[in-house]
Amino acid sequence: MPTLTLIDGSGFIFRAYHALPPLTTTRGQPTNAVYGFTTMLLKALRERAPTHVALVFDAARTTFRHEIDPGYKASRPEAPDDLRSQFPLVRDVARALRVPVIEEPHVEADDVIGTLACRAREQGWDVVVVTGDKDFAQLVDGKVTLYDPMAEASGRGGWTGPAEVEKKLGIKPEQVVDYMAILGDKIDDVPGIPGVGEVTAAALVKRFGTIEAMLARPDEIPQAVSRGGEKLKEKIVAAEDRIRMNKQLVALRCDLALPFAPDAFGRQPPDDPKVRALFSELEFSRLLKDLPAPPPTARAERPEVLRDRAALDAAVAALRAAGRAGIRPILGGPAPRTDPLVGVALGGGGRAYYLPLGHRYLGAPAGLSREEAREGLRALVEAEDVVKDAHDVKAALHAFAGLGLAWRGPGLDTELASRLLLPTRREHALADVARERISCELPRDPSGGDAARKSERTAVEGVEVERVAEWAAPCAAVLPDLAAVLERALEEERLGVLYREVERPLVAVIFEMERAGIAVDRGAMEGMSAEFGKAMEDLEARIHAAAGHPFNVASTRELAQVLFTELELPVVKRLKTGPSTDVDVLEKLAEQHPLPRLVLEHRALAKLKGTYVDALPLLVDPADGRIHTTFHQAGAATGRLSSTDPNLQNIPIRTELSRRIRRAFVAPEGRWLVSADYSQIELRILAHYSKDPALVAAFENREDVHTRTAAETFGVAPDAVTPDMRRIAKVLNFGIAYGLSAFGLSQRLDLPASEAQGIIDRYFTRYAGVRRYIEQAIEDARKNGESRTLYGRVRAMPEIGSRNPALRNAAERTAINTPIQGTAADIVKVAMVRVHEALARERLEARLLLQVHDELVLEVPEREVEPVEALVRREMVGAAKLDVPLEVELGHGRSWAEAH
DNA sequence: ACCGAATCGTAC
DNA sequence: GACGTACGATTCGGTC
Repeated sequence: MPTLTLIDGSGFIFRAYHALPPLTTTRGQPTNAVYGFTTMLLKALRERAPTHVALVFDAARTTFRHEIDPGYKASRPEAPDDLRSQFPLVRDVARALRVPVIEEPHVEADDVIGTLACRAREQGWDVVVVTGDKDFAQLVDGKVTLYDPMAEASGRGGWTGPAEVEKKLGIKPEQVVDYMAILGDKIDDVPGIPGVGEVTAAALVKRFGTIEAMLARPDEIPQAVSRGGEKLKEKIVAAEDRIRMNKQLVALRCDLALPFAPDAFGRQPPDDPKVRALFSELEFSRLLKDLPAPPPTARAERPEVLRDRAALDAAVAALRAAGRAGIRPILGGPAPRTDPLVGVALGGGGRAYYLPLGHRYLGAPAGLSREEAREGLRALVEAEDVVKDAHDVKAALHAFAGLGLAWRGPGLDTELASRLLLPTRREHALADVARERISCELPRDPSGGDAARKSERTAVEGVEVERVAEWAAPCAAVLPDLAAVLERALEEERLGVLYREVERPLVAVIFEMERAGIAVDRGAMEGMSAEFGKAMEDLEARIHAAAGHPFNVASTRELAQVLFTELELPVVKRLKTGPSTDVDVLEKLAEQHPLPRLVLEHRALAKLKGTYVDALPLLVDPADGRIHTTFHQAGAATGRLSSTDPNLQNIPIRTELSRRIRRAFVAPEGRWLVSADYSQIELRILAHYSKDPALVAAFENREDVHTRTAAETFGVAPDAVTPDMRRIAKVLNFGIAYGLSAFGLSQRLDLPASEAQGIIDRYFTRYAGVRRYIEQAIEDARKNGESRTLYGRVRAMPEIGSRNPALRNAAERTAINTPIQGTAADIVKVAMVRVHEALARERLEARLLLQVHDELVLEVPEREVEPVEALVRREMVGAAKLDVPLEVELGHGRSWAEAH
């Protein structure tokens, strides 16, 4: 006969939370409740090895019991934040252990358990109810027993059968409901009768059997007890209605119409890799130790070194036959686009190969020529019919492009997948991902150090070829297994569509952009460098004169010494290590002394010279005179790209001086730069999410959104909006989506805090939909422990339930911003893929060069400027269908500055 | 010489 | 503590 274990999940979460001292991970996530819950769950699953199991959570806010008695559970406080933040983690644990979870709306978990227990019992099953709540004693009989792992752990007996009920309560299980109707239940706000305790209640139930019998023959009440019987009779008669009501409240329902039966809950083995990953994330080191040992990995016994064409062809044939291969290019340095491909690791299906490629390994005999390697690898790398997995497909595209091969075909980018799953984590080295997802310990990098952890791309020249093979080949060999696990994880996290439809197609687009690079006018840069340097020298001399002595203007400490100690200017803002000298501070001090203004000018020049003018020419590729940035496709936690070496997403634009730098980004002869940027994309997304009528109307009517906001906020007609009002509205519009506070607004606008508060209040009165969006975004994040974008991109929000107000507030602002910024990132990514595809489809030579969050920059042959602008507008506008239209501003010019 | 924290400043 | 997401330069104090 099957056995069914029913677990009172909510009950255990609360008990664990209150029973255990505060516990947190090193990152500050509270874990005491989820830890206690997990130990309980593991114990319960071990105890009887049930054939069926279900974990039942309370999902209902109000139930029929509240209709009977509004006071029912009325005094139960809301769960504190540091408990609530653990709810999603508990679900993660259940998911990883593959324990079915039931959360039925409108009914209490207790009744779900009652109903399932009764049904299973009717079918002749044995049932164990895992709970610490004595209410469930009413279910106990020969088939149904209660089990409390926490009681057992503390030495008290954990099992409750009919005999234990009688022993503990002095009554039979079938009398428990009537007993509790008289006794009441403090925890659930079911009132008892004053002066009536366990002994009296048990005596009454023993004599009468039921409350109905007792209330029918009240005169017999005094005979049931030894003393004070008349008083008791009066009290009971007076409380008759209450007692009858109590019986309805405490009786568990066994007759719910549930959309499932006990046999829906067949036990499944835990998802061990997932459990391991989750426990290590939660830092459950003790529980980790008790987990079954990880299965032997797919590590091939001895990697085969491919030393000739025949061996390579045989390996490729074997992998083609296996249908799925892992490929790991081994590079001579950290830059996939330019550093030479020095070897290729291949593997899958228990095989592992290493192909050394024409470089100097220690003692290596001459291997294949690059041409032989290219021709041999073509049947794998360019094959559309072989699934090929790689950790960082874009790097593989660069690496094989350098060899003359175009990577094609299906397969998972395990790094990209891992980043989508854990977008706030910065490092996703293959060794770490493999360890977490498939418990596979990859060999260490042959260079000896932990370079593999850091970049996984390390110089292997001078190392014996066998040692490189021993390290590299297993990395390729695990990829298909890792990919399969990650594909499942993507589906489970509902990220499959985002990955397949947006992120994976984008890899090739970004690869092309990086390969294309952008032309820069080096002469202009060098000219600026000299000019700015001269101006800085000049300013420096004047600053030293104003200070009365020379000092390092670039050193904030020395500057602070001059400003606040020597010149005795007032300290405006303090930092951890001393007074601040940032731009706001210096602006204020400039009112009192000439020196701060000079420092501001010096800093502006130093910034431009140091960060851009001098740095950019160093990154020009001598091969083509162009700068090739690296885009990180999942560089930001919100899904935005980031750009490094150099960062081309923060090239200055605001001041006249800084625009000169954009003028040095140019198109070669016969070509133009086209810039296309989404107009107000984040505000449009806010309009879409919030459905706020005023915000939606502003975009539908193509109004100036800042003017409209000013008119609404200050209660004037749009044509009565002053420049000052519009300026404030602009700050509001930009700040709202970031969780702007009155303090922030007052700082930004240099207004009294009370005035800023008034403005914010008026804004939210006029834009009530926006306020609702903000509240909803926070509430959703709290409930789910995560935020999602319109396309389902997810970001965990562990600190949203923190007790630390600073952490919690910061998390709430993130919860407001992430869906907006992230949805904008999604849309721009879709647009990039569409533009790229449309250009190819229409056989245009124009190519994408840059993405700057809401802007795309293309290089376009002169004759294509018009059609490309039309194409880009069409594809960007059509990238998403929101409740408000998307608009795109276009421009072209010989330089990036002109294109704007 | 190298590393990391702190501060500052650029973009969207 | 106060407006989200990045990257990077410089200084400065620590280590080797």
